[in-house]
Parts: sequence; structure tokens; C-alpha cells
Amino acid sequence: MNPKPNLLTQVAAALPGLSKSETKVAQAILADPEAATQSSIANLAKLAGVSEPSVNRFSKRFGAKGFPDFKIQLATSLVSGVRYMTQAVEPSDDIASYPFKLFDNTISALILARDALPTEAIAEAVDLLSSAKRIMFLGLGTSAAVAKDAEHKFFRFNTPVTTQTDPLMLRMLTAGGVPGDVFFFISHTGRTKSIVEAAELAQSSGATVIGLTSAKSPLAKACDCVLAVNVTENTDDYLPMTSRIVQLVLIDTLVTGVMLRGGSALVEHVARIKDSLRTTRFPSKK
Amino acid sequence: MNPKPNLLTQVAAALPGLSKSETKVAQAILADPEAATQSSIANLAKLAGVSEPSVNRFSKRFGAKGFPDFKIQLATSLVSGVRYMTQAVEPSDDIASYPFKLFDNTISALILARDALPTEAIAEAVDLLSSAKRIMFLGLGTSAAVAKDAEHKFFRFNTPVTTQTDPLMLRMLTAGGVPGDVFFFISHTGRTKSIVEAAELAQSSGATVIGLTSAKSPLAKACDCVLAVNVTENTDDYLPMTSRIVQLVLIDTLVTGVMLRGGSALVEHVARIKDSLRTTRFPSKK
DNA sequence: CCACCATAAGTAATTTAGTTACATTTTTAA
DNA sequence: TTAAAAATGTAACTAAATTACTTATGGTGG
Repeated sequence: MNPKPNLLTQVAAALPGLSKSETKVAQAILADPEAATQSSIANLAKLAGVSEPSVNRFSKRFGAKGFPDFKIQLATSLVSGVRYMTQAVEPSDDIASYPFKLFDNTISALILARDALPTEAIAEAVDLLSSAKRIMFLGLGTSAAVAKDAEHKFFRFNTPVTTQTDPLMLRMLTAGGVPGDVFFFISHTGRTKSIVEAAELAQSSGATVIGLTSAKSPLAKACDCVLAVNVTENTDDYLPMTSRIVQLVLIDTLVTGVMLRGGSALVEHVARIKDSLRTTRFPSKK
Repeated sequence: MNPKPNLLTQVAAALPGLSKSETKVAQAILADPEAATQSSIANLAKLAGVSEPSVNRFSKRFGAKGFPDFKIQLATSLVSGVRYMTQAVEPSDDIASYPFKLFDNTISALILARDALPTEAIAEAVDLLSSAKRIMFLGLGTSAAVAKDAEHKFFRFNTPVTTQTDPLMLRMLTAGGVPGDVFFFISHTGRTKSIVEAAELAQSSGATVIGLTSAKSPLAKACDCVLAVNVTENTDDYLPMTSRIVQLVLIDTLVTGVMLRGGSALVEHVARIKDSLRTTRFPSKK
């Protein structure tokens, strides 16, 4: 809704261009942001070793109406104590710190993605998926698991769904696309050769091509509808973690969209399928 | 770290027991929590149609030192504008609202899970997985996609990994377990019959059994190490969404833990595998 | 190298916002 | 019906934050 670049990130980014006392204030805040939200202007000024007006000026520099307003904005940046910045896991991290870092990073990524959701593309994708005769979710590597998850969810609708991970099968499948087919490609980088080539084949076959990938990637260029996801993750150096989470939540969004569009008939259809699973489970006590 | 039950939830929960003016205040806050964090005590009092001391008393009732402190706590509950409560998607929702609800719900679930992480169990699971001779990730339905993701990540270590979704194969696989084998079961409900039975078979075979499931479930009882995940999701009525996300982040945590434990040798091994993928991609412009 | 200007930081007065103490109203139970 | 307790409001008060102003520092041109 509102473009709210995170305050804590902003403070950290502004550090180099700050004056002497403002640097002190920034450091005091970054050292313990939670404490900063709790303390008075006098307290923080003492802590940073500067005067109260300096803290006040600092607050206004970052767009706040005053210090109390700054504290509110800061508190909002903290997400229930989540440090709203990507913090790399270090070899020195122990069991008490790295699980929290991973959760915090994932939460941060979801917040960022949420604030830059491609709403029109989602609406378009829901339209295309709702009216599809056949849907194929295609992803390799980590994205294969995402594709499988998508297949599993869409399987409950009336439309035939498949996934495919064999590159040769991919080529044959996409080359043989017909109008009414929807090929849904999943790739964080959007640069995986066999995926991009398959997307190009699919597009020239007359089928509809949707891409869940990063904007302006080679894959995005070969798509009729691009679900651009805003995740800055260094997949060259780290295993993909947060990107696939964002992809999955976006899949949830599409599933929900198709469901809402389908109305009560579809909801009932899904409920029937769900019911069929009941006997495979031990009953819950409640 | 600190047991911080969410303030907004608390206010909603306390509603029935509140006095007339306090109810007004609560309703004004719940109607637009973001606005409440921005407004002065006079403003909120006018908005709720009560006096300023009533708002002040209200703040103190919820454990705050005063109104400003209450605002800070409230802001922390909001998570960058995320409504930190599970909000069901309604048929009346449109494209402008349901994607945000889904993201918000997922973020909330991750925050809750993060604040109740089974740290000791994670440490134990990392130990078990690090020293395993062979690892099998086993899940059905939605959890199959989670298992596939886990397989894909652990595949990069030196240990042989597989997944299996055929119930008969499951029985045979688990019955033939030997010491050194780690069977890793994934199930949100922990009540899927074939999974629970497989876990029991696995345990009596002498292999190690880890469960990523909810506490006190039938599956949890059959495990040597239970990674209990705190997600309240009604999987009877809705498709599983948030639970699998939490599961995946927990998988990330385990991967990271094994990686950290393996030291530089393992990191290099993973890097080598990653490098092997380089030629399968179109180079990035940068 | 000094002086002057501009920028940065601090002091003190002022203003604003929030709190406390007390009075009034409302409710409930005897 | 009345009295006591709980709830709410009014007004005085206190604390905190802001502004205006002064002092200090640093950089640049004479």
C-alpha cells in the first residue's frame, strides 16, 4: 500500500553521510533498537553522549514528525523483535542465534515481497489459470519442490495438472502445447537454460505461458504473464531459502484467487476431495 | 526469548470483560490499529468518545507504563503494518485484500513459531542428521513437497538421501531400517495412518526416527526426536498453507545447522556441487 | 595564516502531551 | 431506596519534547 522502506535499514544506510553527533545517535540506536523504542529522548541522548535536540534533529532527518513519532516508526521496523534486515549466518553462530536469523530473514523477505506484490499480474494469472484446460507446473532443482506443491494444490480443482522435471520431456511437452494449455514456469533466477528454452517453445506453440520468476530475466521475456517476485537472495553463494518461501506464498495466493473466482461450486468440490482423506487419518481427540 | 503474547490479540481477547468506556477504546484501536499508533491520547479519546484518563487507564490495564508505552507495544504488534492475527479469507475479499491477508497470516505464523522454537530438539536433530549414514525424508500430500525440498537440500551433503511417497514402499523401507539410518517424517497433523505406522516400524527396526510434526500427536509418540511446530491451522477446513512454510524454514534451520557443524570441508563440498550448475544457466548481466 | 561564514551542537525557555488527584456520575447490592 | 463501590470525567499538575537562541567547530577565501 504505502511505500515504506524500512527505517532501521535506512538508518544503517545513512550512517556514512551523518555528522558526528548524529553518528553517535545512529550507533546507539543500531546497537539496541528495542531499547531505543523504550527510552525517552533524554535517556537516549545520554546513552549516545549527545544533547537532546541532537536526537530530535536526528529523528526529523529520517522523516519523523519528532522523537516520539520516530520511536513508533522504529518499533514498526522491528516486527515483534525481528531484526528487519538480512543478516547472514556466520560460522560463529550457535544454536541460540542462527535459527532466529533464518526465521527473521524469511519474515523480512515476506514483508518486502508483500509490499511490492504484482497485483495486476496476480489477477491476470488467476484469470488464466481459472480458464485453463490443462495446467503444467514446471521447475527444476529447488523450484521442482515448489512445482510439486503447486500441483498438489491445483490438483483439487477440476483442471488436469501435471509437473515435469525431465529436460527432454520438458521440450516435448512444451513443443506440443495447444491453446487452452497453461505452462507455469518457476525459477528464482530465471536463467536456467532448459527452463528458458522450454518457455520459448511453449510460447511459440500457442499455449499460455506464466512465469514465477524475477523481473527482466530471460525467462520473464518469454512469458505472457510475469509474476515478478521481489527477493534479493544471493543464490550464487548460498542455497536458495527465502525465495522459494515467497514463491510458495504466491502460489497460495493464486490458489485462493482461483478458489474465490470459482465460487461455491468449486469450494464444495475441494471439500469433497478433502473429505476423501478423512479415513486415512487417526481421529483427533477433540 | 521473552514471552511476548501479542498485544492486539490480547486486546481482542479482553473485549468481553471490559467496561463501557474501555470497550469503546478497544474498538477504536481494533478498528484501525495503525492509526492508533500515530494518534495522541487526546485524539484517540475523542475518536472513541471517552475522556483522556480513560484511555490512559486502558493502557495501564494492558501492562503498559502509560499511553506512549502502549503505543510502542502496539506498533510492535503490527509488524510493518501486518495485522498480527490470523484473518480468514472471506468470499467477499478481492484482489486488493486477500493476497495481503495470506502474506500477513504466513508472517504471523512464522513469528509465533520463531518465539516457540524447539531449540534443544533442533540441536539434537542436527546431531542425528550430521552423523547419519543414510537419510530418508518421508511425507505424504503437501508434506511430500516439503520432503522433496529437504531431499534436494540434503542431497548436497555427503550423505545418501531419498524420499518415498508410496505407502507400501514406505512400510518396506522403514521395516528394513538399520542403526545409522535416519527416518525423517513430516506431517502437520501427525495423524496420517500410513505415516504413523511407518514411524512405528522404523522405530522398532533400530533406526533413528525424527518427526517434524505437532506435539503430542500419534506420530510424535513414535519418534526419538520431535521437532514440534507451533502452528494453529485448521487443516480440516482449509488447505494447508502456513504450516508447510514453517516446516520449510525449519528444514532450512536443520540444513544450516548441519552445514555449520560440518565446517569448511562441508562448505567446500556444497560449493563444488553448486558450481556444477553454473553452465546450466544463462549468465547474469552483472 | 587569519578571519569570516556556514554548519553543527548545546543550553535554556517554551510548549505540548500525558498523568494524577479528586469530584461526579452510574451501577449494584443490601 | 439508599449506600457503597466501581466507573468515568474535570481540572490541576508533571514530565517530556520541541523551538529559539547561543556557542562551538570546521572549512574556505582573502
